[in-house]
Amino acid sequence: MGRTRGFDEGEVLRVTRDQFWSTGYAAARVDDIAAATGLGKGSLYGAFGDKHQLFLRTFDDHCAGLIEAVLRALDGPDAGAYERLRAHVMAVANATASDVRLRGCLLAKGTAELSERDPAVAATARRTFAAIEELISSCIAGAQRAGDIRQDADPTRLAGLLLAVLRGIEALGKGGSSPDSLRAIAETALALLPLP
Amino acid sequence: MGRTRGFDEGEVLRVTRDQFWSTGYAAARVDDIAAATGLGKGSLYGAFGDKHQLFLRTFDDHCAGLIEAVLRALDGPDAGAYERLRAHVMAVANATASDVRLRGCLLAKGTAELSERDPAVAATARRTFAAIEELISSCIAGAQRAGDIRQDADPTRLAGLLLAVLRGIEALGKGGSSPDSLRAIAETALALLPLP
DNA sequence: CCGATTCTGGACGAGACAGTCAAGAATAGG
DNA sequence: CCTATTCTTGACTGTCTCGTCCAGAATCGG
Repeated sequence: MGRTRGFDEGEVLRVTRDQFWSTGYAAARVDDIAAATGLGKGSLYGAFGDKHQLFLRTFDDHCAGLIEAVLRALDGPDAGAYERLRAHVMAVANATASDVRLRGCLLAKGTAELSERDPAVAATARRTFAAIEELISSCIAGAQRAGDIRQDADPTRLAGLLLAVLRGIEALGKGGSSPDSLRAIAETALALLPLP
Repeated sequence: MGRTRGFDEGEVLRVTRDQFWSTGYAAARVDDIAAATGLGKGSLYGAFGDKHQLFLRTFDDHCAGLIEAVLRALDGPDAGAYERLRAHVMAVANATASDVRLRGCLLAKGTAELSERDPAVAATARRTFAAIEELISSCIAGAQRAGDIRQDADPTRLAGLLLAVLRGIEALGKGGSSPDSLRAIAETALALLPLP
């Protein structure tokens, strides 16, 4: 019943996300998004609604992907938990350091630009931060069970701190801090974790 | 020789900064800035150049003010250095937590929105981060001389970590994290500093 | 007091942008 | 094959916004 979609929704959303990612929300032009996706504006508006809804959609998808990525990095048996945590923290530092374009993370960029004015963005950001913190916390608890982190430390508090450090590395990276100093921050944070 | 300025440049820049601060660069309208400052657009353009130059001017001034504020908070004799550091970190957490409007810090907001595209913004951000890190480092060194922090710790690395934590608190605050959790992060970071 | 100079205010123009719409293309069901 | 329905395209519209411009006001040196 009717003509079928001529585009892949996921692919369009990925391209759209890259547009918002590189220019921010306000500076992104719907015409550019249409050109980048190869769609006419009518198709975009028909499928996703207006610019704001389109952004929310890409933002939500991106945040969900972030959470999944952290899950893949940190989930697993207690035995390797400490090492996975360590590897993940260093990976974030290295990724931020090698992001030559200073593009940073869409979560940080979108939150900085819109969370004050847009409750939906703030809510998604909050949920995402909470989910990542929870994953870190679980990983720390696993490391504690494996005897790699001191038992009497509070995993929730440590996770909160590590999340803040990760977000801070991200923020400093956008300011152009040197790769070495970003790595040093990650290493210092890990070195301060209370070992048994 | 000629008519004298009818406005105070500093006051106009403060009002202008608040406009950029609450909406971001791209979404701020020159007409709104003119209305908020009470100036005609001719005066604005005559005195400061275009929107971009105006932003750069407010951004630079704001960053200089930030550095001064940190200096006032941390500078002093070795004796109270540790306590000043502690107080400053908690003050940032509390300020972020009580920023109900989620407006966050203009340095973070401006950097997130523009540093990728605008080398001048990136350079100012980089200088500002470096200056604050240096102030923290000096304060830590003072605390070490006073015997409040272990001598064998590297003040530069600790300063980098603390700066990242502060920026991270700022980022999480914009995501709507609870005041308590922000304070907990600050406390946890301070608790992990290597005491003698 | 006068003329040169600088500041002021707001109307104006050019361009950019979000969102709409209508005409045509493709498809599923009958 | 036919028709109802959905999708696609891109030209179009109305609005918004940056930056300019100019006529007039204020000021200073002479």
